Amino acid sequence: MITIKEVSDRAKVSISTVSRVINNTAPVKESTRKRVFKAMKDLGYRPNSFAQGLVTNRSNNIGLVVTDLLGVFFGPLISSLERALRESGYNLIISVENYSSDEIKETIDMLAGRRCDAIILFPYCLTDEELISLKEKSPPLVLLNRYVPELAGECVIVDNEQGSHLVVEYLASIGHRRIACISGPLGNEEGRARLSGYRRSLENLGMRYDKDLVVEGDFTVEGGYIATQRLLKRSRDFTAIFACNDQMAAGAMKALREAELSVPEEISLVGFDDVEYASLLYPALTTVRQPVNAMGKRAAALAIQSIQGERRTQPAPMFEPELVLRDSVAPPKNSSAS
Amino acid sequence: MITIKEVSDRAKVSISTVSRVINNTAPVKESTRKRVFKAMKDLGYRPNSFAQGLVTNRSNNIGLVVTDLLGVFFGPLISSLERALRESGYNLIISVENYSSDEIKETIDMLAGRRCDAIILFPYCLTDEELISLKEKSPPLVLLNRYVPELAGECVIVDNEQGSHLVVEYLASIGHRRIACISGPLGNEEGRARLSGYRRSLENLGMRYDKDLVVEGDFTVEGGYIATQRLLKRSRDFTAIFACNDQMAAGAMKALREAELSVPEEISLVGFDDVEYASLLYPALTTVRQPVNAMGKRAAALAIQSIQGERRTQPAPMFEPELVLRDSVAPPKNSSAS
DNA sequence: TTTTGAAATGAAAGCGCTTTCATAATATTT
DNA sequence: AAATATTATGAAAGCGCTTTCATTTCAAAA
Repeated sequence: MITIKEVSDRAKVSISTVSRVINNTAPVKESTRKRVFKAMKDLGYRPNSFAQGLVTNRSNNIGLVVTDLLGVFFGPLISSLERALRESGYNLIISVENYSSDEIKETIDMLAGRRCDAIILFPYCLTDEELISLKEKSPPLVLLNRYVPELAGECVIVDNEQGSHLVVEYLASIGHRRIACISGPLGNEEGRARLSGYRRSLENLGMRYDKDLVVEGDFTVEGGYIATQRLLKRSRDFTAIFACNDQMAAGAMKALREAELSVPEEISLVGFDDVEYASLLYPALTTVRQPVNAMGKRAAALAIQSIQGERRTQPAPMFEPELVLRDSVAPPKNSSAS
Repeated sequence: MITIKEVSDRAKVSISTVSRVINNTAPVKESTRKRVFKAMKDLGYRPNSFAQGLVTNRSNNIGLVVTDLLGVFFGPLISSLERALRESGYNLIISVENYSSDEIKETIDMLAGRRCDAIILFPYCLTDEELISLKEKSPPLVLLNRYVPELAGECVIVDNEQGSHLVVEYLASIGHRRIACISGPLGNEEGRARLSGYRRSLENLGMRYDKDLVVEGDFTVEGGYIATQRLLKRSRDFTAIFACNDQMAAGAMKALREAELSVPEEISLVGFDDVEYASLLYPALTTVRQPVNAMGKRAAALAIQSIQGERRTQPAPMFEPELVLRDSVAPPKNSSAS
């Protein structure tokens, strides 16, 4: 391995000077700078990041802790996150399959031991308190898809309530009055927000919130399937189902098909997330899209900012979701748009 | 940050001894070992990985270089890979969006600079020669989904030809005689292997290989859609389509629907990969499943082996794919099983 | 020309660890 | 009990870099 010493020898300067041209940390005469660059190139020199880290105490690594990679939503997010980080000279260390709060803590501890400069976290199953206390002993933390008031400046979230508004208002606008909802798990912030958006939107529009039309799901395909069956058993007087994520919508689609209810003619169906395959379902799923790219970039930016010690004064605004119209929604039968 | 010195002070031993108990690298009296452990725990000590790396020249990081995360196939693979690595004390540094061979090389160079102990690569667009020459100057390399004879010991692949055999034999067994194929890009090893499996299998069964029944696709949904339209324009006397991955199968499904050809009644359709949403398509897609978990584990094992300097004497066997029967295949009309 | 200050460079310390090498403590053999 | 082998420990070097501090070089001012 080529060391700075060999470069300095070849360029006939001291290692200090080489270091200075690498880091651009003090003025160096143009002619020597060139000699040094040439020597580095000739030798194929790469600074030893261990040595650098040892003295600077910075690794240029950022950790990412997620539950799983299966929710297809993660793929694009991680892509844009990693790209943004790389452009700023950071690397992404990823840890998957952190299902319990203990696992998450252990992983964070390990990443901290590896001297990650910051950690980006999908805090699926940690309480607010745990997160706040975590912040003490961990590198700077960025939270994805989770809002904690005390950590507002470090949260990257989409306006889930607003997403539900979009759905309900759209359905109402084309005449739906009885809109069922398969919510996410209510132990989960995202699940709660989407449900409460549904509820408030309904009330805004002067429609009654009927808890017989709501079933708690678990964000899985299977969960959506079962929830739909339960819904159908209870009553059939709804004309649309709002599933709080696309996976559950896919499950709902299957259940509806088995019940021989056609989508969208008899029942309209809307999802949430705009997962990769939303457009491949049949009928193609109308859903709510999150600005995943922008969110990845923001997460990267927040992480880098906090590494540089910038305290955020005000929380960043939430991202706005967007309704994507496809083929799974139609006006209800026996009704005209209002 | 707690250093080894503070631990050694608290435990009343030298730093050498602390180092020895950390790394278990020489016998230490049981009583002192306990004292040291206690001191470490009391202080919440974490060895500084920079310092360790500086002297051992090992980072315990393994790099992963992929093209994109969109092909849903990657999610589960990365999950199992990361888990296996973590269990052995390694971390995964991931780099996405390496579309060109230059980007890949640059990324590998960077990971090497970061002193990754090994690199796992989906070498989408590198030639065999490039890969071989890469091997010289890079950390140990493991190739995923790519077979290079000279690097046979470091390749983790599924038997793509065999996957195609499975498909063709199954279709033939229920009576199909005219089986169209939407191949992957032929510039790509995977694409070629799957096509050649199709061809050889046809010939084995005494069925003619008809190039009018073959269209080159590009592994995308859109590509599958277009390919199917071309196929339909050419002739309609085939009774089944074998799409060489699930994304193209999804595109084919759409094109068939638009052409008002029902799947599987009029045309049977088979994919390849068993992507997360294969079962969510309508009809649920019959496809070939790769043992993704096992492949992730093997990649991890190979990487670790090569870090430890074990030269593999014989190439690991290919993984066997498996046919997953769902609803997109039926016997052809006007024909009975042979 | 001499003086002065800024710019350019080098010497050396130190980051926190592992690892020889030397020494001290203990166990085993004679 | 003395001699020897074995085990347990410590001192110190060194990994490759950044960074302070001191020194040299050079250009501008006197």
